[in-house]
Amino acid sequence: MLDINFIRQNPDKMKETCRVKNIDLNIDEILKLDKERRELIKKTDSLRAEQNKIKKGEIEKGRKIKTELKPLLERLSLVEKEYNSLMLLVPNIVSDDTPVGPDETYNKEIYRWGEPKNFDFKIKDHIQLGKDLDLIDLKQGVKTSGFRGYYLKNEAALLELALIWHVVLRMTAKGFSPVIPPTIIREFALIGSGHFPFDRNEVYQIANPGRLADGNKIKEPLFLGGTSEPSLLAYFAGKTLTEKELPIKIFGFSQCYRSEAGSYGKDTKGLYRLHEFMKVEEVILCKNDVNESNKWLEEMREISQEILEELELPYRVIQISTGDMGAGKYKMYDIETWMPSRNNYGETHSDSNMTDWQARRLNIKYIDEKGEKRFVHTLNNTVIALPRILIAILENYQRKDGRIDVPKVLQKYLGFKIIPRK
RNA sequence: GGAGGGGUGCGCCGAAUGGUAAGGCAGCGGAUUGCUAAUCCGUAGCGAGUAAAAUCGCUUGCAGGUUCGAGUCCUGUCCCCUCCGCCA
Repeated sequence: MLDINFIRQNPDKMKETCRVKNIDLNIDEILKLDKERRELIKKTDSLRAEQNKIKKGEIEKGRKIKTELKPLLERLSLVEKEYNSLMLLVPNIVSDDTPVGPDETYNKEIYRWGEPKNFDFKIKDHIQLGKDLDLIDLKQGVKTSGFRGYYLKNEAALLELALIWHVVLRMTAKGFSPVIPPTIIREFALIGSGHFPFDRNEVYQIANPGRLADGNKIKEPLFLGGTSEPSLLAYFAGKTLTEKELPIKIFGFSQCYRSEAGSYGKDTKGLYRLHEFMKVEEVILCKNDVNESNKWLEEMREISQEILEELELPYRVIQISTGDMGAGKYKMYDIETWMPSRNNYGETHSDSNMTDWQARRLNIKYIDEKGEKRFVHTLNNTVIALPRILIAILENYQRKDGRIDVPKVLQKYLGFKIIPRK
């Protein structure tokens, strides 16, 4: 969400933003509705003012005002409904240094670390390794859970837990507060984060709506979060913080659920694209100052890079182009980690500055030093996404003898250095 | 899951025969006095409006209905509490 005043004052900039972000939205229609809305408010407010002056017993006078007021209020409610739903689609503006282009081919690689290993034997992918070493059971996973179901077993399960515990300790040491947030969430949290209305199909809805005697469904639907971000942000919804409390640095650990409705036939094998997985996600709330939020964007990116470097996994950093970033994003990086079986880098991290776009939706404010209320800036970044990072570890650390080395930094949690342990 | 009670100005408490949301506490701002503080004044949010004000409107968990007028009456819904049942 953006300030309507900003849209009014910068219609051309907004149209251009929609264009470069591939968003089909009629800005003129919003401005038209805004104008009608304000005219109706003026009329209804003055009628209501008259209505409020009515004394006891002046029934006829009241009825006359009501006759005039009712159609205006009905029209206003219609206009506001339409206006509000369009306002939810208004994208955030983008940073000046964001590459402009319609799709991911315009993304820009800005950094690369580590050399993909040259194997002097025929490598296996994580699916084969998982089968051979009894680490991953996809067959039974599908039987139990359906398409994209999986079991992680033995050392793979331990490795996943070790990775989580490792990054939890790292993040805590860096001053982020750990949170285990709810994953069953209400609609407002997903509207607030910006996942709705854009990606509604990708989110699982749960809690069957109840039925009245007449058969109408009425109960409030609930959803399974695809990341802990909406849940972490919603913690602050409707709150007014003080500048002293900022920045707020937290990280959440949760199971994440994705319907992958738009991905049929894509990445159908292995652990790359799943309906449920565990992820550690960091969120920062800071002052309404783009220099400051951009600084945090870089800092979060560096934390992710540091963790990959500790794990000795080659990666590259991509700056995402306008056409490939979500509506709410101001600036965005992805990190891709080397996955030998793909003979390529695969996306493992996503780092975004949302400026005040989410804060407006969720009404998260703070009182600045001058005593004025302002919306915070929000940011989110992947600390580690499981089991995608497991793919990278299993494949990059595989040995000629079919076993797998454990990254040095994780050995202390596991108590063994090679999979299978013996 | 069953029975009952409740939700009042972004914090806590709390009043209002269907007649236009008192009051107190906390916090914040200011004044004054100075001994771990007291006293006094101001201060809800959102929207329309304005150069800024003034001013007007809306908001009693949320959505709708009845009415000239709803915190109050009606319907639905969300949440909290008590008891019973079930339960990791």
